[in-house]
Amino acid sequence: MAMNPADATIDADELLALRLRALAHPARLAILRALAQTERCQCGQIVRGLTLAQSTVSQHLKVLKEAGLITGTIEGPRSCYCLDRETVAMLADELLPLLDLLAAAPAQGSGADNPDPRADALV
Amino acid sequence: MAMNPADATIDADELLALRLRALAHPARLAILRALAQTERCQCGQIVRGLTLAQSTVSQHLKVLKEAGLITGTIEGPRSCYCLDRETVAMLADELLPLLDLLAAAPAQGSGADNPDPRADALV
DNA sequence: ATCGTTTATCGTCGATAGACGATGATTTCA
DNA sequence: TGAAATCATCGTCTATCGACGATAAACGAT
Repeated sequence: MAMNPADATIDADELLALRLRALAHPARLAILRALAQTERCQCGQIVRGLTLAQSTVSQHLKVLKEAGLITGTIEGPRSCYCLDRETVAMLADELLPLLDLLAAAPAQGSGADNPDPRADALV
Repeated sequence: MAMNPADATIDADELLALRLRALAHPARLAILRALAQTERCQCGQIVRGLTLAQSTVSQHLKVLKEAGLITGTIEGPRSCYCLDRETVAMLADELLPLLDLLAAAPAQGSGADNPDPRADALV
């Protein structure tokens, strides 16, 4: 999955950001939810379900596909899109620990009163 | 949290997309991780930890603040930023069911061979 | 009162996102 | 073979992002 050359020099955070960015649009959220229900979905069905032009929907599908969240196969004159549930699960596995880390109390020793917390841990 | 007037006409997906978009940048991920460690962090520490101009970091902080993910308070000549762990937790609570839904097998009855799946469930 | 420090904001620039219509490619059906 | 349907891609337009330097604002220290 995701073997196009542009990914060669992508670090983990860039890939995560790419996928989050793919999620970060109401139309794409709607598309993903629709795919979650029907498993296989033709482009036209998605277009009819949204109030967007066909070309716009096609571009959203392309973004989702480039992020690896969906797969698209051509079937005759139409295209069949499917969720890539494996990639979604991988994203979840990456995202949940991160959100846990962010929501949890900070590690001991770097309390609020520390006048000199190391900021070098950033990069 | 997030009471600025622009939010008045925002639906749930737009708010979710706004927050995902705030997450979807490597620099902002790094900032959030740093804040997770130290709880209270001055802007200057974050700037020194990244290889970005101070003004750029300030803009990233603004994006995170507008998404409600962090809070910023002025303390004398400097600013103290904190994670809004409550909002992060709320985001996680919204995101996890969504990712579960996307990663899980589709609901029965809308199988692959159904020639006429309803697509109206989209909007 | 002035200077230095720290941070936010402004203005600018190039790049990208998001929308659309038009066009093209491909396949099915008559 | 020709016509219709379906979808991807192209070109265009506007708006926003992401980066920077320069500047302004706020405060502490001298």
